Amino acid sequence: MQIEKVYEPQRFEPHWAQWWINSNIFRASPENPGRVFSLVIPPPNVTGVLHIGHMLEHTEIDVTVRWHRMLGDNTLWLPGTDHAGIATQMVVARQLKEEGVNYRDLGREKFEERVWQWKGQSGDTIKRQMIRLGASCDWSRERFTLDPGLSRAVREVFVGLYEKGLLYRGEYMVNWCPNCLTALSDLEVTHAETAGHLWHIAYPVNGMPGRFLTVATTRPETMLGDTAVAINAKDARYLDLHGKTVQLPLMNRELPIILDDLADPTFGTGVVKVTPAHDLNDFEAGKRHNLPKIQVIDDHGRTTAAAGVYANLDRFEARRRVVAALEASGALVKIEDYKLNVGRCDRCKTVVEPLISTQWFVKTKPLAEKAIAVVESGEIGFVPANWTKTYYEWMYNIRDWCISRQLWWGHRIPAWHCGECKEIIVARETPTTCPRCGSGELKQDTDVLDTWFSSGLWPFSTLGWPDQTADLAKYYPTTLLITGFDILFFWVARMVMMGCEFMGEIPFKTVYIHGLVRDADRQKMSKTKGNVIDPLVVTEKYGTDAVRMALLQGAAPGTDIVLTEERMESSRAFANKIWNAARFLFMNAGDGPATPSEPTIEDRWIVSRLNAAAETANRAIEQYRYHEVAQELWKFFWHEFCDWYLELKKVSATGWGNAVAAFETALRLLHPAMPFLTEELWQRLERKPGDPSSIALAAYPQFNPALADPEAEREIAVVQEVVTLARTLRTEARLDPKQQLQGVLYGRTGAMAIAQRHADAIQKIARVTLEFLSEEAPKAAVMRSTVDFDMVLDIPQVQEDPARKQKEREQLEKNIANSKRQLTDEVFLSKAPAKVVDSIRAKLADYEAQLAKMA
RNA sequence: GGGCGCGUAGCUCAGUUGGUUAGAGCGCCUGCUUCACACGCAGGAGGUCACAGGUUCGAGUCCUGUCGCGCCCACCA
Repeated sequence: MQIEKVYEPQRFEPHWAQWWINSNIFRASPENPGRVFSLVIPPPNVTGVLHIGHMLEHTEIDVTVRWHRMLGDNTLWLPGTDHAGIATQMVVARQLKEEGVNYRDLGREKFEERVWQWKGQSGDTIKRQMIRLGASCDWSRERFTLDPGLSRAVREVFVGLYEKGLLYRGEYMVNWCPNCLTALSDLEVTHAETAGHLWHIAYPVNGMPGRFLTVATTRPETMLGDTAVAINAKDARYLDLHGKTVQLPLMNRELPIILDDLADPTFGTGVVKVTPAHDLNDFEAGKRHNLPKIQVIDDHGRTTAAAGVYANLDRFEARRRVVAALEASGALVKIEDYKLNVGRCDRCKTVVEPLISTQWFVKTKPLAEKAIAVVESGEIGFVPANWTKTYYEWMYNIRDWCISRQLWWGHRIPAWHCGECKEIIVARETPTTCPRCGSGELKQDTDVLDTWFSSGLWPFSTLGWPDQTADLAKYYPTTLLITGFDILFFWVARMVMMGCEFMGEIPFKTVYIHGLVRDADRQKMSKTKGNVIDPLVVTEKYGTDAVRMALLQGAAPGTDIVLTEERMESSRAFANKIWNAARFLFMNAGDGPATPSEPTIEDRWIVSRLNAAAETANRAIEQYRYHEVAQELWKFFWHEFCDWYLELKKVSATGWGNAVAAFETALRLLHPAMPFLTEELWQRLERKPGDPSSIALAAYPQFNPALADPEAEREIAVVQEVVTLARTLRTEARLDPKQQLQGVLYGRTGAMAIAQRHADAIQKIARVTLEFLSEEAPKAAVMRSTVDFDMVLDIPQVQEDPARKQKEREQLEKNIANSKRQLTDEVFLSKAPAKVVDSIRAKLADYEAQLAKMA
């Protein structure tokens, strides 16, 4: 059979990618036999293309999924995408802006049309990319969070929560993005320590000339909306002022002095200005003391009419003016440098403004209780386990979830407002009349839901819920979730809460949390840094299998993945190695099915090694130890199959059918990690009748105790030592001809002992060495012949090197002394396991034998 | 303020319940191309496992502390 000399993945990867899809071999069916293995994809945002982090995630998923499929499990990997409300809306709004169109002018309907258009393209790109990267999903079950079916699930859950009293609408302080013009959940705000100031402002106490209360604030502009100042009831410094009032500088408003724990006597001046409309703590304090709320900053981040002469300014400009005015009036007592945490919008990085507004909230405590219980009971497990703690940490301190967004792209909130009686109707179906007053003047709430509300339902909404479908019955709960830690709270936690509440059952049994892909300098990849690795680019350059392998090698649980060009290059070399092993076999085996013959010792050995590799690979995949999978496959294929088995086969030059059979097994072992290459080569093999059409459906090699062959393992271990010795002899002899040869022969007494049991081999060593020393044989021939057992010569007599021999003897004596000391140590003997003691005994015997031989 | 993690060869990292001689890839040095593969073969150098204590017959692995680095959560103005 002909096979090209160079491995060119680009020539066959696209073909198999498409073939797998066309032949429907990843199509799942609830009717299929086998244990269930189901997994839903963390739906990528439709905002753009897949990055290398997705490829890592999809590679880990794909390895696991393909493995399960090959085990004969009823396997489903359900793909899909997320509408990603705010992110997508921003992308499309930006596009429109480039066209000179303000999206608000376009109107809601037109804008939505535009986003759907974008979604169509982007979603296709993502699907194409995934197919090209070999993801073995069932595309017939592809879902999108805004699909009609999923939207029905969203309504059902929204109404369900409402009916259970777990949903409420109200006027509260929320995080507001003045740029995105929407409320945000706590999770969508990122806090960062920022250099700022603490301004000390003196508020004169009314009726006590000369007496001031000095407040300290990081946001002086909010003073325009102050409605009180607070002191602590335990703070003796100011207690006499309780009941008095102060005069608010600049605004000339009289403010009460209240007693509240809001004021920490140890911080700043111990006096706090209270601005209930612009600070969460102050908002709470305002409720406790019934303070008026004066909004001085609007939803665009500009000062309102209530700010008096400071009205209609950007909030930061307002700050400058207020500070200047305070300074001019002498009210500004002190400015301290101060580090404070500033919250910014996750999406646009604008400083978030706490604002009072009417929003919808999910009451999370009752949901969290269940979500905690299922992890505590072990129904859901995290891998690595330490994420459990992070999960608890968040769940225990959970706060109500603001789910309404003032956006256009998303699930419209299923609530209607009656124009007559102001009744709010929450319903599954669009109502026609108000149930309270009978009016037909109903308008649907204009807000949409937080995108994570719908993705929280993903594990069951994608399977057909609220209908009781066969898929739902078969594949829920899903078996495994593989995702990143960055969405543990956003998504994983919400799925657990929603699944437990609406399915009455966990959404998945295991959550595997993978790391972050970093560049060669361990840096996070980001567009602004320009260090992103584009999966399509590197895939084209090195081959998909090679990139997958490179990712897997770094994917140790709990660690980040460093991906470098070097790693991908060496993985490509590995793929090429496999390719050429195939080429070698095909050249020798000829066409036709691999007919087995009486196994030689190396045949027995490789079967035994394959068996051991299968044991390790299966266990490693089962435990999500992807780096170990990669390492084992690498070690087995390169350093056992190629370096020893094929080399030995060259010597014996028979039984090629056995070699091809072993290779076929090796391909199956490699397939989950390197699907394209293995499919290509497997298809080129002449297979047994009855084999499936694709290697993806073939059986994954399993450990079989009957295949372990200790005798062959021992035998080949000896051969390996002997050959290694022969190689050493050649090398060292070259460096310093006769002397080195002596040194090696006497220095490696252990290897010599083994070699004596293989006289043929050692004689061959001698022959090769002598040939070299006499320079009778061509150099190349000497170097190339590694295990040429058919030549028999006498073992040469060589002279000893006294100095070296002495050194060796001393080392041996030291080793013997150490071993003896341990073996007479009663504590050691009583506590150390037998295998440790035995290995020391064996070693001692070996040392002593060597010493005796030297004498 | 709370939580999690990391510090092992020149570089990037493995090292699952403690077990005797700590590994891989890349890089480096030496030698080798008709005969599967230079995307290759063989050999080699290179580590007081951050530091200090402790537990143990035995510690890279467990405990305590120190130093350095990273990440997450948090309504101290």
